[in-house]
Amino acid sequence: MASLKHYLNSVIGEAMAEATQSESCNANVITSSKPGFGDYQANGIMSEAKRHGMKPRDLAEQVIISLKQSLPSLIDRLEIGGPGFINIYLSDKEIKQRATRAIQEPTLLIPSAEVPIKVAVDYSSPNLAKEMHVGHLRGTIIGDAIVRVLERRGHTVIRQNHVGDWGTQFGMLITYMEEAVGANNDLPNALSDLESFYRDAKKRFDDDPAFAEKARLSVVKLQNGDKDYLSAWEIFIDESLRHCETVYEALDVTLTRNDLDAESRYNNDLSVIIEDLQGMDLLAESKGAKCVFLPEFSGKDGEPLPLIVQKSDGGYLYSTTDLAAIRLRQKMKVQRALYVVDARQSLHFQQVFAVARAAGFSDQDLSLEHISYGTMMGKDGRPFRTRSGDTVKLAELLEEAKQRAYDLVTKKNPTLPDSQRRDIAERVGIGAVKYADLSKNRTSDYIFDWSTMLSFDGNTAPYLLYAYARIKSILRKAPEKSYDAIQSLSDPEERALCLKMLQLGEIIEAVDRDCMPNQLCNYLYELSGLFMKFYENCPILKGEGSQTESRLALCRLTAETLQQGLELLGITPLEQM
RNA sequence: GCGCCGGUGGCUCAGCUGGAUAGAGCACCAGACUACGAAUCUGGGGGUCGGGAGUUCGAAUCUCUCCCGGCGCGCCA
Repeated sequence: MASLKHYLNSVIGEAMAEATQSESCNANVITSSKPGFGDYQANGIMSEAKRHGMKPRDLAEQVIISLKQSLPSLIDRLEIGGPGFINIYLSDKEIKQRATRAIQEPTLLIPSAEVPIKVAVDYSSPNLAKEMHVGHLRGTIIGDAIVRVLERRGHTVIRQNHVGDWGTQFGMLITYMEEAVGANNDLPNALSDLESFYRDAKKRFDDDPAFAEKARLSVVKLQNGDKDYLSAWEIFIDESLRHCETVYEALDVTLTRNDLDAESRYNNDLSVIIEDLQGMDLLAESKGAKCVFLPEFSGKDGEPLPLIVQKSDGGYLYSTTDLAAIRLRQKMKVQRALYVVDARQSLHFQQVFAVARAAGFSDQDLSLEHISYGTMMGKDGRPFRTRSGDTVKLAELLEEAKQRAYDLVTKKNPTLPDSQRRDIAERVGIGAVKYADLSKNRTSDYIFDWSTMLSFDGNTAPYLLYAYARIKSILRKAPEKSYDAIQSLSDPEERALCLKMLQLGEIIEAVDRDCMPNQLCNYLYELSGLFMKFYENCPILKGEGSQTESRLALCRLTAETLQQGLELLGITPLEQM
């Protein structure tokens, strides 16, 4: 079952093509801007009429006449509005049928992609030398939501957690680890606070030249594959990954060890990349470093801007690894490579993508997309930090979310058993943090504010979760029956709610295309609002026989739609709260 | 200097490929519970969509220009 919008676009587009005697026309169908303008409106008449030298209203009229000859059962009637809009009114009967089918087969709510493809999504990507902090929150959450949507659409998705596990700092850490652990041999404890471990190591490195020298040597040994150093490194990485996994689990993020695409994986490819660039005559030496200069990039004072791929000391860079990674995607026949990374790196990705193209590491069949996002700010509008100005650890932020939610739940529902309140608080707290982030347009910076995200009013996780819990409460009270048919849409609230649910699919199509999860959030918020209105205006359990059954079916479908939507965002709804 | 992102009611944000009187929530004012869960709902006031010019039948949306803010721009990742 194609989405309503998709279907209407093709039906009306074809009628327009016939009327204008052209190959194809864009009907440009959108959901109507006002209730008085029908359920959907076709905006394409005006521009296509102009293109074919017709009067818009004449074209609209012809299109309607031609459609009426075999009117699709979905459409009840068509009207011309304003300068030449076609307002589309859908048939109640068809809405009921489609909704009923969706209740019986919930997967129908979201149509699969017509052409499934192979997509690689790079997201989260923490640096394993340190602990995850708030800077990793957005990418991790947004990336995970995108991945869930793409998979649900039937694409083959390869998650890629491009963790930083290689480079000079690991020499320092391993050297320090040997020292620190040598004494008491209690590694997990020594690494329990990665942040202070890193700080202490850095201090040793800065203060003691002998230590620094040893650290530098260990990097070389590591890169040459020295067994002892390698196993020490593995132990450190393993421990650090465990930290990440704790956070992923708390966040309910789908990343696992199987999704690692670590920097170290490309260690042996880096020199090859340089050789290849050299072979293609793309490499230039500038101030001792090996660079690629492309004419479309210029820096300060209009000077050519290089992408440095090898430092003057022979070391490789992030850019080198990225090029190697792109080349691997190409070999894996990935068709879309998404990089869910902070917006500040947009120039970096522009350059890397351009060089990859120029060098033939990627061809036109591989779409390279930087899915950028803005910075998380505090209430003062400056980057989010602790009062003392430190970066906030992600684990601590999530603990605070749970605690705040717990206080709230306790206030609202003091009689619930404590264990249940804890459980609810965890879902609400984490859900609130995730939803606050996902519901904003990812491209702009956003202000992290506890009171807004934990509010029960407005476009927040608690509001959606409450709507879901409310429905579940009704369904628990209803006599046990299946309730799988929508029989009546006589009240406008019923109809509006029902139609809205049939539109989940077209929203998911858009998220697949644009990677903007906030569109799904907006949709779910509107859906919940429509449910609340329906709930206030239409008695469900108190109604009469068949009406009650139909309304309970509507409730079931609403719960199903909300659940599917929330789960795609990585939020699991609660039966009770 | 060049480039990227942003500037929408007091605050936080929507506004999908340009479309018909710019939408929410908070805050403010006024209402609705002996309850299908009020963690909700109903109504009200409040906006030169940063300024200007242009393209168009039609611009918050596209183009140009200026102003303001954030970020990036050679050996960090």
